[in-house]
Amino acid sequence: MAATETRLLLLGTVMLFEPVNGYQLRRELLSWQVEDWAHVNPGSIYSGLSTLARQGNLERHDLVDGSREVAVYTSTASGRREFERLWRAAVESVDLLSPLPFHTALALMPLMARADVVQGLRSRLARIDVRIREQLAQESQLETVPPHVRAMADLWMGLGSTEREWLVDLLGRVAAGAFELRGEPMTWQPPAQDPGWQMAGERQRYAELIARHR
Amino acid sequence: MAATETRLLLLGTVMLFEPVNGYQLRRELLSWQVEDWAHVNPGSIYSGLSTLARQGNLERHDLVDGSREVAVYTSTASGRREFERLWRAAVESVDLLSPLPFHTALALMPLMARADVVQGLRSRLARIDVRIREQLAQESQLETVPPHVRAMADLWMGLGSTEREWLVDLLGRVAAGAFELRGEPMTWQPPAQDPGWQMAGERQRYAELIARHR
DNA sequence: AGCCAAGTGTTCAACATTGAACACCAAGTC
DNA sequence: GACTTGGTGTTCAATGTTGAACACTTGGCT
Repeated sequence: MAATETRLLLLGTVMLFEPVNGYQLRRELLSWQVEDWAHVNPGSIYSGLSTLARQGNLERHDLVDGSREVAVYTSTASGRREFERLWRAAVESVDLLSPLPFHTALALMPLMARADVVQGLRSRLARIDVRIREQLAQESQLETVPPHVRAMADLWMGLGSTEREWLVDLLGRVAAGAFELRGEPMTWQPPAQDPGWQMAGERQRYAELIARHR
Repeated sequence: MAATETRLLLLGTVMLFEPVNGYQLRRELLSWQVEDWAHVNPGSIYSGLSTLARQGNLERHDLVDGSREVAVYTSTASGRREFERLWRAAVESVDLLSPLPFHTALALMPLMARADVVQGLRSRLARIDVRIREQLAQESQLETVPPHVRAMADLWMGLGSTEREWLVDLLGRVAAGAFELRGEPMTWQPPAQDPGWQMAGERQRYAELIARHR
């Protein structure tokens, strides 16, 4: 959680599925194959959720569901503001060797409004251009560096340009209305075997228990 | 240190400069601009060094240099074996979203013999090809996934091909004898303002103190 | 000589991460 | 009805990370 990407991911995933418990989140994240890239193991989900709750970004409800106690989380108004802040920061973070925050933000793009996404991506593009220019400027003093470091710089340049090209295309499509973002009608539906789909019943029950408890 | 890249980096940097103290390492890593990519802050250098010493991969010498106590580290035989293991693992780790281990291994390439570097890079290439094939195979079932996730997959594909192309080139050059690797005559010299150069005197003194103490 | 600023070298308490292990339930199976 | 198997939901002690702060030295300035 030192890195903000776990905060962002948990906060966003709770917003997608709330009210939701830790195990449901874990199942959903596994099904996205997020375990592959973000490094979420059971422990960090639970400790991350409780940290976010302590900070007032999530609210924890200790419900009794049948004979069983469950810790169910919902987002708070300040948590949703925090999500926007984190999302913006992540989408603008240009670091070739830590691409996780950016990819996490991309995965959670549908939680942001179109104008914010366009603005965030534009800002990222500007930063990438700065990076590329800096890199080109340093090209001249490459004799001061061992040859294998120069090979690394070449790779960075290549990866940078690849991302830039892709980003220009994405930006164009988002600006032209592609994808379904926050506040827009949702037509895309997950396949039936998606656990996020299957847990709809439990989440409904949680919502009722929370409402009754107020 | 959960991630192995800090272990690899510290072990390798000690091998480059031993005998060396924590502050000298920090200075050197800063001058490489390693702070930018690996996330080494003062604390993790010292705790990493002491962990490596506890495990028998480094030896710690508490020297008295002038009026001052200094903790100076040297590598052990088992530490050098551990370095080779970690290096191989890092160079073969294909994970688009955690490229740090690979780039750390690249930076430390001169500590490995040419045959090992060639073998490691070949093995990486094979793994990248597997990844790319898997990705292409999943292309068919892309309707089961929200559209923005497909855009992410496109980026991954692009980054993967960019790295592959670069890797083929690098492999060719290493196989053809480019770069100066372990056990080969060193002709390249760091510029005079490099701290690694400047600390030569202190390291000489440390070496004598250690020798006397045996 | 006294004082400040910058450099050197390290520690440590607060905090986060890890993943194995726990406790429980439901649904078989013999 | 005892007994395993697999899923659900969570905790916790061990370990690692963080970066501010400490303690000391050196060199310059008045």
